[in-house]
Amino acid sequence: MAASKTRTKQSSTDSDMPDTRARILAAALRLFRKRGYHGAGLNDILELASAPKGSLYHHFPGGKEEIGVAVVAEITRSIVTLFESSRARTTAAVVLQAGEQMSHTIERTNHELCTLFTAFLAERSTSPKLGIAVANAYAEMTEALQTRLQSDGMKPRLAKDRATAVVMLLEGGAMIAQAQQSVAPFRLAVKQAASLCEIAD
Amino acid sequence: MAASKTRTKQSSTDSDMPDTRARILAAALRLFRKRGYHGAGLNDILELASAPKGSLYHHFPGGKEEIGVAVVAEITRSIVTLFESSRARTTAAVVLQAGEQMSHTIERTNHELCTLFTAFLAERSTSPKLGIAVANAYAEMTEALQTRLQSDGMKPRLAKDRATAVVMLLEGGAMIAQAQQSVAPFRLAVKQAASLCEIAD
DNA sequence: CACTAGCTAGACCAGTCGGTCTAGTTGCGC
DNA sequence: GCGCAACTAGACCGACTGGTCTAGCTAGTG
Repeated sequence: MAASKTRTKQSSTDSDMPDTRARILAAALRLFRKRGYHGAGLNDILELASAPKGSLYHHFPGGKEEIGVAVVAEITRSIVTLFESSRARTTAAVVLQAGEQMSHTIERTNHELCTLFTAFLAERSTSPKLGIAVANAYAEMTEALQTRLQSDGMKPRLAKDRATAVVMLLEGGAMIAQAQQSVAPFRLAVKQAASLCEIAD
Repeated sequence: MAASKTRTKQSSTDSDMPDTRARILAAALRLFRKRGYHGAGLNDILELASAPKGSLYHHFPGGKEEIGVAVVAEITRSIVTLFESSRARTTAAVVLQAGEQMSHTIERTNHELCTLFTAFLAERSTSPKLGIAVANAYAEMTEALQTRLQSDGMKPRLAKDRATAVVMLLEGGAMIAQAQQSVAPFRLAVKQAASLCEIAD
């Protein structure tokens, strides 16, 4: 329908209709998080995106796997950005701020899109690429946090452990939040994670 | 592993061949954890269990969903038992001890069977029963820990929060361990979880 | 205008899915 | 022995899966 990837070529009436590729990606993101990688069929994704199969395989020649990798990369990027672009002074404050944003997302989506990468982890055995994408995702998030913690003055070794723990808490928190259909557990995870970033010894 | 549900009925030669029902359950447990709920097909499970489809639907009339619920219940029970039967004095020690056991399981299974309930969580939208089973699983684990923490003298409110955080860390830790194919992150999670059980203020 | 990429469109396909059903087989109570 | 219930066995099924392929539309260029 509408368009523009690098260059615009949108007609004058596409106001609420982004790029087909983007629409497919958004639909996949939504459904993968809601029903898992296997649980979300290509047809479901296509329907939600209002796109035909031809477009999907034009934009993602690698098929479902490529879409999965792209989705993981997008989630990762958005979270890492959240960590890195924050203007808060301490890492603890950064985590609180980012956590707040995530909490809103969770609420906005009726607690459906909570778990982050778990949906893809199970594919590790059948799709190495997806497995690598998830491993990278965790690594990037941890690294971003570790860097901030170190610039707070924390020793590298400790910073890495704390950063890892923060990621675990957020992931686990998102999971329990989804299971219980409530943001409360996630907010608790954020609080715990933030306090891990404060106390430094 | 062994057999017999209510009454035994084993022939004299089934030494290494438990009850069909148990075999199916064990196979399902293994494959669900490795490939996720959708990723593991009934045929795969049946093949691993060396059982025909008739047996499966005889023992689990509810089909795949019933097997899923049973698997979740079994995992839950084994973990809660780990928490409750420990003779360690403090909850921190209990967590360390249970964590050690889990670490061994992770190593023994080539980091394949790590994530605990995530595989089933995605089914919440299509199968209420599985969703409830997972929610119960988290609730039971948390409750068991909370009880122990309170008997350590911790205030109920705080105990509940700490217990929840411990579960989150373990779940998140298991996930990252699977992603990275290493027990190290899980052991870190256990350490953090244990220290959450100590400091009481 | 014609020509060509880029993209849309969806019919189509082989394979697999979870699930059903009928036909044995087995072992215990009588 | 017979009879019956518990269980095993696997052929079979419709629905649906991810993926392929050809045809057509559309915009930009000469």
